[in-house]
Amino acid sequence: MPKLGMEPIRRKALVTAAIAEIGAAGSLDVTVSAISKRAGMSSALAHHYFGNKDQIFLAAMRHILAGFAVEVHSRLSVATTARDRLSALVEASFARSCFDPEVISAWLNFYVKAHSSADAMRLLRVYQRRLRSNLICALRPLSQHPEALADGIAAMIDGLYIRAALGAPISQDPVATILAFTAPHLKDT
Amino acid sequence: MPKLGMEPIRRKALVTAAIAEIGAAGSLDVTVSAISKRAGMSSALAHHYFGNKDQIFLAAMRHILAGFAVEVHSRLSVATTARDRLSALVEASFARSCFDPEVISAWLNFYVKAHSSADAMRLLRVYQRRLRSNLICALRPLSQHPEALADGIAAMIDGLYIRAALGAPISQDPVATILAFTAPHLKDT
DNA sequence: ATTTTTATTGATTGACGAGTCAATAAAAAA
DNA sequence: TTTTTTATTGACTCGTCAATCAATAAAAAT
Repeated sequence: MPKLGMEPIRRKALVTAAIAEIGAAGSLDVTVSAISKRAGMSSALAHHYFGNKDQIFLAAMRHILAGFAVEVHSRLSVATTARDRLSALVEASFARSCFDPEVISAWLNFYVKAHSSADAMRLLRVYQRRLRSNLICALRPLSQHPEALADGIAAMIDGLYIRAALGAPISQDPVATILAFTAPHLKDT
Repeated sequence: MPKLGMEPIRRKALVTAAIAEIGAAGSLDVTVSAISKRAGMSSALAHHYFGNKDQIFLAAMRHILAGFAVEVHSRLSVATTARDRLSALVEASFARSCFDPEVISAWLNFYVKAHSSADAMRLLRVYQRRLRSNLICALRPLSQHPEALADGIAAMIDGLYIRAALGAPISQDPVATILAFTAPHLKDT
């Protein structure tokens, strides 16, 4: 009873199932069968559409990265001042869709995966470069050394992500933490 | 030709081999055979001394944590002012022995492992609590809100570790980055 | 109407790897 | 000197899992 045009539906189902499964397991040690089962199909079909497990992971990673990009753009588009743009970037990183426990866990695992997968590394570099250049751009009117500031902020974002991933008790809103740390370094104009 | 008293020697060899192997693979996806081979013994012997793979990982993690503790204490013992103690804590995190690529990679992988292993999580919490309380202690004379500052600094340490783990081009000395970020928040006495 | 294309799965293969075990050997204790 | 304890390994078992494949079925194209 095959309906046509299933490919995009199946792909999306597999991607979200993969993220959920990775989140539940807390690692990439997840079987294609488990992912497929959660997505409501046989593992053979998952292989049919994705070829192999790594491609599923990569697609999941792309999905998360794309979700982040959406959060960034939607906030950036309504920001007027440089300070607004900075806030927008930090807030996007901790937006609900990015800061969901499942997503955080998957994100962290992809970070590690990048160590042993050139494809994953490439994807990550794209994200890193984009975030960095966005930060520098927002910081340029606010600082003499936008690069150094941007690197520190990016590190804090990643660091707070890790803590969240570990379920560490978050003392405060991470956004507030980062902005408070950054504030004294900005020109007061 | 068994010489007696091999146990501690074998254990240490396995632990360092495990860290090396994890560093080389960039993941915990490492076989006991590979670890044992690198350590110069059969996999059966590794099982004999450690019981199972997880215990090897845990021991490796403990080894890294202990190495970090040594760096901390050696620096803390010669620090006189509060500012010195703060620098000591940050510098210890990036000491040669802690900032070795192999160690960074292993460290990051243990971080992820903690997600799915209660034992690993316990170890990590010990480290986190210790670092946090050390930081707060050093910051108390320097700030009204030592907790918030400590959390930010801890996050930056982790974040810069991640970037190092990914081999991201490090623009500056991470220690300098953190201290520069922190400086404006400290009492100027 | 038959052929092709798309969707789908159960069953199978093949590899790999953790953990066990029996066997061997040498030191130490009895 | 016999026995026990410690060290050590090669061979084996058992499970798991990624990936393949043959088979089935329905839509679309011819």
